Amino acid sequence: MNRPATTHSPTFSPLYQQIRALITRSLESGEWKPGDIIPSESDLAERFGVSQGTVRKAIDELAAENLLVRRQGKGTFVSTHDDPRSFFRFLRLASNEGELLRLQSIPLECWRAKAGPDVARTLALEPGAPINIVRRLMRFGDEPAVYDEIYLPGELFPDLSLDILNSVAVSMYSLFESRYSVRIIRAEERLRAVSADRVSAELLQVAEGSPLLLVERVTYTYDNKPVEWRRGFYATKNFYYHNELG
Amino acid sequence: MNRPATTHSPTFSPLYQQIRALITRSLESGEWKPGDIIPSESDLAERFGVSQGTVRKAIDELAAENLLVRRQGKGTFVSTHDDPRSFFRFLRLASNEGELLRLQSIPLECWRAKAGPDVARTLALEPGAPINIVRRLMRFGDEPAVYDEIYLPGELFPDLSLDILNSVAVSMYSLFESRYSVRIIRAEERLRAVSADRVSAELLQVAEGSPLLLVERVTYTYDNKPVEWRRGFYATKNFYYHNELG
DNA sequence: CAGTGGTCTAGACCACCTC
DNA sequence: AGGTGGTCTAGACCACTGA
Repeated sequence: MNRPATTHSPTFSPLYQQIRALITRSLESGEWKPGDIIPSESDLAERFGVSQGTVRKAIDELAAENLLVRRQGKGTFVSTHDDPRSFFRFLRLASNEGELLRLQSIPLECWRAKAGPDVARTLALEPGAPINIVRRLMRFGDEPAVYDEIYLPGELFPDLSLDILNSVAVSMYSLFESRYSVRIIRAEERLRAVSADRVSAELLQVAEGSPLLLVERVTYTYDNKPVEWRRGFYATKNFYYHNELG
Repeated sequence: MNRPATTHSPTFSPLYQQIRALITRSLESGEWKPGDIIPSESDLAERFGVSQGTVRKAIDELAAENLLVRRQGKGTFVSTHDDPRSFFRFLRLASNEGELLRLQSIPLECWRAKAGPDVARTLALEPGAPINIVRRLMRFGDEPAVYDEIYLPGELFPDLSLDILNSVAVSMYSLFESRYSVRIIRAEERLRAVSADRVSAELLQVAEGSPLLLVERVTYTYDNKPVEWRRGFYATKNFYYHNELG
């Protein structure tokens, strides 16, 4: 292990950050897959030639970013979107009464297209590159709640189809990670209020022109690479978008 | 310093959590005020009779929650809402073009009232308890962006008035902390899309009935005590509400 | 220069889990 | 009993700041 440059170096980076980068690389390369246990802290310390405390600090940061999950007495695991706990991290929807909600994803359409200028820019693709477009409805306890239009790079999801989407019990992101080895890390959202057009009004069973919450999301994998652009129309009569400010 | 109960104790709490609680108490009691520097890690270690590393871990957590701010070479400081960096933590608004925005808060009205059932429940007050109601407009670069209706416990803000609100250069929360010793720690928001009523339409210069983003916020101080209920109507034609999912 | 936070180590011990 | 993460310590040294 290279020691950090030690005196007046303009590129000083602490040891634990270097370890952190090495662990991230192993995650990225698939050496450890979602759900897997990774080597113990002392094993990693030996492997990298540093003390256990230094490895610990690197893992601390990766756990804070939800890339890893620690479980005392058991070990440290690569986090996965199969875990229902990690599911509501990316769906900040709750019902007015705070009830537990039975959630249902209903894929409507899935087809192949070429990236227009907007999609190309957002997903960092060449204009005209192949993309997948998915239309989907989400119901919460038999009530339509969200209508999504989803744009995905064709290269990353070569054989995506309605059948495959229908086979998914849990979230789309767990499909991405298990079938396509695309690990969703983080997302940025832009929220606006808009008027329902004819299509979304019909799907969400509201009057045309009634207010909808538009959630535009860009989702990223490692290295801040965008892998999804999503426009979600939320019917917020009986639901709301929940956020915490700290 | 009491050592943590050590064997099979159901109430086990690590030392650094106890230290953290002690530091929090000193913040709460006003021993160290917003903007103040707190004693150095080694001073605190001596004062509490623990090692410097244990104090460090306690401060780590408080810094992660934005209660404290570390500055290498200088010391550790109590965070304050005067700091413009901490300002956009509680205003997740950005413009479509991503420009820097000149921001202006225009208080419209401020009066004293009695808590109705909704306000009383939200702010954990007795129904009929005195409250302050504030109406306010926010402009971003000469364009109206947000109309706020704000409900505050009368007991905490006894002499709040339009004059006092107008004297504030920065955020209301820095007024709360400097004049009323009420420190805003965190907030929960519920977002919905609604139709503009006559009042908000006029203030925000949009057509009556056009979609607005309604942001309902409950703000908390220490011990999860609610101190503010706010309904913000956001005109999202040229702005959006920004959120990061991690 | 002295003082602060930041990094790194080595070692001891504890809490939790599984076998 | 043995392995894992979690806590705590004591000490050394580094990076950054301001006088």
